[in-house]
Amino acid sequence: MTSRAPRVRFAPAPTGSLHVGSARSALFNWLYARAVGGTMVLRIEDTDTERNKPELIDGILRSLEWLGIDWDEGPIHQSERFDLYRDAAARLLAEGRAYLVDADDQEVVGDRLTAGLAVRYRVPDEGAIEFDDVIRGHVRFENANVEDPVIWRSNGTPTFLIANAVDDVDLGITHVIRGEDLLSSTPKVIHLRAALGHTVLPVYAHLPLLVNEKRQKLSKRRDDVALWDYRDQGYLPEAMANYLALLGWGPPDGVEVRPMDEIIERFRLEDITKSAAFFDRKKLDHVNGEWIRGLAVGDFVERCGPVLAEGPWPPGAFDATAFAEIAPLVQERVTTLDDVPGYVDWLFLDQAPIDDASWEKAMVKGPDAAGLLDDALAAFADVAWDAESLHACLLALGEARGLKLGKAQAPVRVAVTGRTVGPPLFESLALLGRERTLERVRAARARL
RNA sequence: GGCCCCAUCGUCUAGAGGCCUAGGACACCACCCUCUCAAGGUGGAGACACGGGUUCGAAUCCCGUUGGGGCUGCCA
Repeated sequence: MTSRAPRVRFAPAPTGSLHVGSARSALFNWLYARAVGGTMVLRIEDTDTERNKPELIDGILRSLEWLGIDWDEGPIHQSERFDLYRDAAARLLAEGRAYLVDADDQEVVGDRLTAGLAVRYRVPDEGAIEFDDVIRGHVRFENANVEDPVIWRSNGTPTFLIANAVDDVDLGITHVIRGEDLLSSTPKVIHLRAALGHTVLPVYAHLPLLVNEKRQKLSKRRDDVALWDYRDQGYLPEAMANYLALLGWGPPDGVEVRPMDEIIERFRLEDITKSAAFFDRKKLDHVNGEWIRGLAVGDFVERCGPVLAEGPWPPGAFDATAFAEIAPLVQERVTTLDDVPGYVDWLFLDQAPIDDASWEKAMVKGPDAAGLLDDALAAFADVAWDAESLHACLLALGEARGLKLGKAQAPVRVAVTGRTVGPPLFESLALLGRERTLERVRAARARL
């Protein structure tokens, strides 16, 4: 083992909240580092002082933590390292490898950084840059096709290109794992590294892009890209990370939904796919549902805390004990945490909510709603109040009218819970209690 | 337009010349289970973009075409 210990870096720019595509890049860097015992460096690319929003950095860090991604070094802020980039840019300029340009992009004579003037690195006319990308294979850019990159802005700040070239070397980065959208900037950075005296290249791995249904790169403008939004919509961090890992990579044994440590064990950079991957909400839902069902009940209850805290019931109406009892039945039915309140709201509301479509279906179009409710009212008055007895009771009421239980339970379900869909009815009634149940059945009967 | 990247079911992918009458997963359809809805079970439909090569043999290698995407900013 004479090779360098791998060092990777995730380098977000603080211009917005963490983007799912960026989160995926971070995840792949992290997976690689953890898989090979390497070092994960977090670097904040805040070279553009005009667009950079420092207040967003904390959110980005917390997003990574939420996903379960940690880092060994950093965050290193490029905004605190301008001296390094300034020295590099000044040196290239002094050596004649870069030149000054004015606001109209016209070359200006001079060999030192000058206020109000930007600096472009002069890419040679001849030759080409070639490198082997772990994912793409051999890539070659003719110098004639590479434009002279701006490395220093006229406002006295560096661009990411020079910062990249300097920092990747300075931080000893051995593997550059990032989105394919950065592929065409790679030859520029390689030129800069070489001009600064560093000819040994890091291993490059350009990840396939995440795209929308029209197969365009996921964009802040038109797509749901904020990682935070997924958290707010009730996706579990484990499910999100698990799903993200599946975009551009797949475990050799085909088992897709699994703990991250198992993914780390199987992750190999060279197994990453080349083509863009569609961010499929449907599959995310499936993965999330699997993760939710796999939670220990107590854990599930705990994670429901936030959505339950703002449920559609009066403040103080929430009953943690009652919820804990019905939680197992809810857990196996929801796909996101956000679905939970809709399954239990009737338990905490004073009266049954009324879902018009459900009412129409069970009370208007369904058979014998009035008769069934009357029968239930009478029978519920003194039936033993437990799920089993209630089940037998309603089954008998239905049979008396020639109805199967499926039909017979519908009016009661809607009367009590407001909807045709919900947790198992008899357990629900048992939990609600005789008085509240009778009250709701009476109210529904009166409303018919 | 120029440069670069990509191309297996609708989607995510397996496949690294014969194991492929192309496998799995999501979604979809049917059936089973069933107090609703889910979950679960069983089955089904569904793809190697096209054209040339190379080879005894190609989804797999090469070339071209077509299609899609990225970049083309004193953003990253």
